[in-house]
Amino acid sequence: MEYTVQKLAQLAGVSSRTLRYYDQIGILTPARVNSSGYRIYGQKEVDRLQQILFYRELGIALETIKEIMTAPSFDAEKALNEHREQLLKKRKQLDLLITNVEKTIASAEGRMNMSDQEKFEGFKKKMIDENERKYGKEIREKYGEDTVNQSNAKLMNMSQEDYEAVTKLEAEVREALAEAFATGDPAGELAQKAAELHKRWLTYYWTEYSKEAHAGLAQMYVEDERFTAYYDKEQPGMAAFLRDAVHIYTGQK
Amino acid sequence: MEYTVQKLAQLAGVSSRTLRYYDQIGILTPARVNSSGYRIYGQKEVDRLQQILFYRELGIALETIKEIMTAPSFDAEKALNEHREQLLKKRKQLDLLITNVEKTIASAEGRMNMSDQEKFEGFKKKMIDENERKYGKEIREKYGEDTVNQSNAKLMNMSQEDYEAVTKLEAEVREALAEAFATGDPAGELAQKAAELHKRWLTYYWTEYSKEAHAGLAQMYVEDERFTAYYDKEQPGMAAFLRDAVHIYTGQK
DNA sequence: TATTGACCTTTACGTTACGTCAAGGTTTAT
DNA sequence: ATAAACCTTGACGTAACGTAAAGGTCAATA
Repeated sequence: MEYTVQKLAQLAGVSSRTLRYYDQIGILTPARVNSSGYRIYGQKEVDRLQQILFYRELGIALETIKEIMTAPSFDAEKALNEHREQLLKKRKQLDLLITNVEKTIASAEGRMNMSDQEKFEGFKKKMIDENERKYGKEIREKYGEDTVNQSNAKLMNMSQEDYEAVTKLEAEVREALAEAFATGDPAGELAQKAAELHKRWLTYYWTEYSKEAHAGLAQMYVEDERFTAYYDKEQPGMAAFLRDAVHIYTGQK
Repeated sequence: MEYTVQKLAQLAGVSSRTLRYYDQIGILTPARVNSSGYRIYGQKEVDRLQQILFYRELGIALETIKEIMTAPSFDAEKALNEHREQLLKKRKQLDLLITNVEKTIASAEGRMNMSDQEKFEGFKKKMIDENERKYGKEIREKYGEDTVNQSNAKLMNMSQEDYEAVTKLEAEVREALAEAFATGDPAGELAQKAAELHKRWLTYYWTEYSKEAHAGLAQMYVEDERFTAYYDKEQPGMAAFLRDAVHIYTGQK
């Protein structure tokens, strides 16, 4: 079956302008152009457009889609399976939002209380996801190996006094964190105090402190299972809670 | 709890630029501005931002959101219930897309066949939904009452001959439609023939024919249950099928 | 106390993915 | 043959920010 711009647009539920734009940026060129300059699309283009729309639905920029699809390693079938997974993820996220709105209704009716944190559950998830994809590896490379090594180096040179102080601080962090965790609010006073203690503890290990690095490390606590295991030992979710508290404390994205 | 731009942005998962922009367009102004010009947000603003994000999630333009929320008739609780419904709709639509991708995988593996129509199931739905919200009423007003009245007037003046011809055409339309419906492809030859017959039948009733009006009427077949009942009598889904066929035939959105 | 670094401000230009004319050629139907 | 409904290529407009520049503010540190 062959389609003109408008027919294909109608079929796919997009505008003809969109198809012309896609031709312009070279992401979807017609099978051929007839003698009077009309764009004619064939079966291959129909399938390609479908693929493009799947990617678009997931919020991926057209430029990126183009790169993905023109890469020699592109595997259409594999892509479809990824689409499926991403769509399922998206549905989970939507479910979070629905839970959120239901909680908000209940809270408006006075049937329950909601922290400010909870009010944005489901919105945020998306951003964190993107951040993880974008920066996850980078953060690890930047703040992971390097600072861990530095930490060790510094630890070697610590005096007995320092060592005792740092051990005591560590206990205080854990204690404050457990107390804060019970409140459930990483923006609360207790959690912010825990974040501050965590910072003071950190400065014993780091040669220099920056909010950015602090936030990066907190993110790593959730991403790297060795850290997660350490913090979640007593209470599952503690690592994530600490990360949230630190991110608010540092005000860092 | 009071928040500076960055803190609120962090809380809600948006950028500080976004908050400044929202202030600029007057959709979310801070509770107050401190002595050095810093924006300070309070509880009311947190809740308002949450509402805005719900609307935004549903793809509504900020300008429209602003109009909705500043209208004197705005009822926050009612809005939340609508959000819930819209989000549930969105989930249904997502399920359609997931079904689509699964079908596509199956078809790529040769386990089943898919029509071009089916390949865009779930993408299109969104547009139709928007069209309905935007133009549904307008179409009904434009092509509904008016053309129905005109039709009646013309019918009154029909000759016996014309009447017989139109009755025969009506039977042909139904026959062609039933045949086409069995193929399941509204873009196919049979369906397009049915659409053409439908047009010829229409011209007996209408003083003037236009593709736009034809497409509008077809849309009404699905929206107005009196029409839907008539066409779906023999086969449920027939009205929608006819609409699709006519929309492709007329190439109209 | 001075400095530094992370905040905050406004101004302003850039970007993405199209929507929307405008001006003109082509195809189809009456 | 004339009109209606296609198609084409510009080209400018728009929404919702991102991003960079230039400069004040504030808390912590040397």
